[in-house]
Amino acid sequence: MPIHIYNTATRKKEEFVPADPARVTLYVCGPTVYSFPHIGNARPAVVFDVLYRLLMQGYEGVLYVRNITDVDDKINAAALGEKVSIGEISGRYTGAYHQNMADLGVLPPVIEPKVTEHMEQIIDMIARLVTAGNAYEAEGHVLFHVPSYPGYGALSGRNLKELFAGARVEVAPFKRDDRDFVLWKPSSEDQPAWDSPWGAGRPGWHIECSTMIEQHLGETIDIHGGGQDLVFPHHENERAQSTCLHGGKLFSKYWMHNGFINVDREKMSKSLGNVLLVQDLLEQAPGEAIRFALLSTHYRSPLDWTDEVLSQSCRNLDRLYAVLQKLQDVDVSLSACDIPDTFLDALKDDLNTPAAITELHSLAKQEKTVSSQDARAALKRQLLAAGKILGILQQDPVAWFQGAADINDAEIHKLLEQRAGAKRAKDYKQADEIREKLTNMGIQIQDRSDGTSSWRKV
RNA sequence: GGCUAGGUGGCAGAGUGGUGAUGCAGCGGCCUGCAAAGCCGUCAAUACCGGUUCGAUUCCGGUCCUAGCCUCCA
Repeated sequence: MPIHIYNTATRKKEEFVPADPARVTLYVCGPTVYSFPHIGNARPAVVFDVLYRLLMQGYEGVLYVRNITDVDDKINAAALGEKVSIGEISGRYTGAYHQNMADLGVLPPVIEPKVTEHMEQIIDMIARLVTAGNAYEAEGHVLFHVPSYPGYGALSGRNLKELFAGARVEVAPFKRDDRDFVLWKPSSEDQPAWDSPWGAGRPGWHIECSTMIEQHLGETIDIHGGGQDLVFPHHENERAQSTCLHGGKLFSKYWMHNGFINVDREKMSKSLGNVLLVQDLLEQAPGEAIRFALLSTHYRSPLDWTDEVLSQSCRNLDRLYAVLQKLQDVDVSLSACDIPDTFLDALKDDLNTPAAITELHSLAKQEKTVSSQDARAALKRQLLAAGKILGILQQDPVAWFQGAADINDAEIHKLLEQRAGAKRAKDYKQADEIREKLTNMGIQIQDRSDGTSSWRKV
């Protein structure tokens, strides 16, 4: 079964056919590094990470580029506020992003370009747009002239008239058209600046992505991804710039956009004070559970984040890891053909991760009925191979339940032994006291029928 | 106001023109010294109103509701 993906540009599910199967190109808009990553930053990273893993399953070469926007007025504001350089701000939050994404099991992209490393090419691209007649200089700014591109609005489903009528913002007087947007803007003394033919300044937001895509992936790419809010104006503008420069050549074959995350039914925003940082959620639950929660809803649907969603994800993973623990006696080595077709088909259907998770549960259920060692090994291979595509279930089940390198290990075992002794002596009062004590330590005892016990953290 | 997406059991969440998955929670049972875990069983939903159809949750129209974008927010 071929991969089908929903293309924002056509509003339809389409069969995915890459331009070159040996070199599939995927570009996803990465973070602007001006603060710690929140759960909304994590969603596209995780969603497109699964897409990346799925593509690697079917194609030899997948060139995945996710940028870091390290030039932005929000970074400038943060730097001014702290009286440090913009490099210090962007460096700090790039590091936090890398750390958090690793905690969520997100693979690094093949290339992670930064705006500051592409200033020369950005300036060159703007100059080419001016030469081509699609952009003009005005009072130290360079602006893209929207009416110069008749296809403008096609991606986001807006026509030029509507945009004109809908203009509610005060328009800079030097704009030839209300909809024209900035490619380059002049910097004041306290703002970072690069030399350009139009004076010292800095690039606008949209041109950065166009430049990095051209530089690293070429004129036409297979898939362009990002959050739903980026459709307009960011991606519309990228598309206008790149298409104009490349003689009308298709910019991206497919556009994919993930939905937003709400927090307790409300939009997550700084003004509401309900922004959930990834680092704070990691205090609440393992990264794998956060990842699972992000994948438990289809990527295009809005996701309402609550404590309940997170704890249900933990319990789902508990269940799956419990099955893997039962299969611990069989050794397996994985190969791609171990991924069950039903599971793969779910993902190939526009990344239907909830349906894929259902297949995982269905596999887990089979553990109760298979008996031969061969069948158990096959089942374990299927579970692990499928889990790997979703980026879950890859750790040792014991590590999942008990946490890594527990310093209290010796004490726990001592208490367990004392309790076992008390049970043998039928001193249930003492046995229950010890169990109570362990419970208070966050340890849950699981008795086996043979009189021994295991434990897990709760 | 314009554009877009969506409204499925207590919660989460797929799918489908022909008796509505899956997980969590609940309930009953087995197991247990008692629990927990596990196992077996079980309750429970397609916003509303029309239309097309032998048949609609699914397709079409309307109503109501929700979310997003139109403001350099993932």
